[in-house]
Amino acid sequence: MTINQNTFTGEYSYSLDTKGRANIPAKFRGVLSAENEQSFVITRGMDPCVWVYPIIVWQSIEDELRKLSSLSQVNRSFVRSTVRYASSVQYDKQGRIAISPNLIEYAQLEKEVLILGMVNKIEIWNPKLLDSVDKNSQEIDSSQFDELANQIIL
Amino acid sequence: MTINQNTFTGEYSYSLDTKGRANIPAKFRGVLSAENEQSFVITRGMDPCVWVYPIIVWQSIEDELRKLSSLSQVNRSFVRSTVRYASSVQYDKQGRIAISPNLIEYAQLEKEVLILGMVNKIEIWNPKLLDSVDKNSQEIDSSQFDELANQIIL
DNA sequence: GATTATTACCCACAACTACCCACAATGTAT
DNA sequence: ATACATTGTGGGTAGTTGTGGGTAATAATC
Repeated sequence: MTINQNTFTGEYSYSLDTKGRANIPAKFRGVLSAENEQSFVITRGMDPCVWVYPIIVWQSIEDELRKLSSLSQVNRSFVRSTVRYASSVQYDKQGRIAISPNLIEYAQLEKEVLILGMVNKIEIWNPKLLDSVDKNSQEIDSSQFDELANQIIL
Repeated sequence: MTINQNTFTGEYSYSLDTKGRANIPAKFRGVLSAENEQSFVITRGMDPCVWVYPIIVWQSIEDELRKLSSLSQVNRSFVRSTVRYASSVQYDKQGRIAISPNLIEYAQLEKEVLILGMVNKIEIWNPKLLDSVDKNSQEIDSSQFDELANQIIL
């Protein structure tokens, strides 16, 4: 199947084991291009969740960051906050990645986690948090939300 | 080629087997262009039904989503809701696709299902639900049709 | 340097999925 | 009317996937 590479969709209800490992859904591993060498960059999400990027995709983000001028205070702290918690991981023979205690705490992950495809990246959530956060942001900006839907959904 | 490719019309009353598989009508498979490689993307519809897109069509939606910056909260929430329940499936040698329990529950599908051509996508319905939802649309008043008239010519 | 903690690598297994074969019903051609 | 191909439906099997845990290598601490 020649689906878009490095593109993730769908929701998976998986579990975090006692060692803090989470499985990457087989479908996600399948579309990860070979040049990534089974590796991702994981970091804090802007929402209370963990973001998981294919390294290739992450590198292009780094390139963008490089272009931002360090003259601006906002730019400096933005660069700092995006890069600060990022580290690369390779999944093991069973297809799992280890999530650092730091990130587990930030996303308040417990045994049951929700893994979401987000097109160019993957999100790992505590299901309870996702419910409240997502419902909230849809309601606050419902007009912008509808506008996007009109433009994009076929 | 006599008919537009990737264009679906007509209605079919098929059945969901015990494994949650539904047949894609032969006519639909016939007009699915080769580049799709017998694959669709299935997801939640806006109505309580399942939407089935040819992969090619879905990819154009993905491409639009990819352009949205994750710095904006509405964007994140929109991408999440659009992609969350979407997954790609290839039909088997008998022409069937597997529908996930998640989607079956959402569309309240039972053994007997209605498969509808919807021009650029396919809908799968519980016949009972379609009746009640469509009854409401019969009551669309003429002003709403006037608005539509600006967008489409029949 | 010895001991403990942490990480990476490997094996095991149950549950699930994809793949294949079979068959009846329907449609088509001879 | 008969033979043949196609289509929709059911089910069995082998391989894959998610999950738990064990062991060796590495790092950290005293």
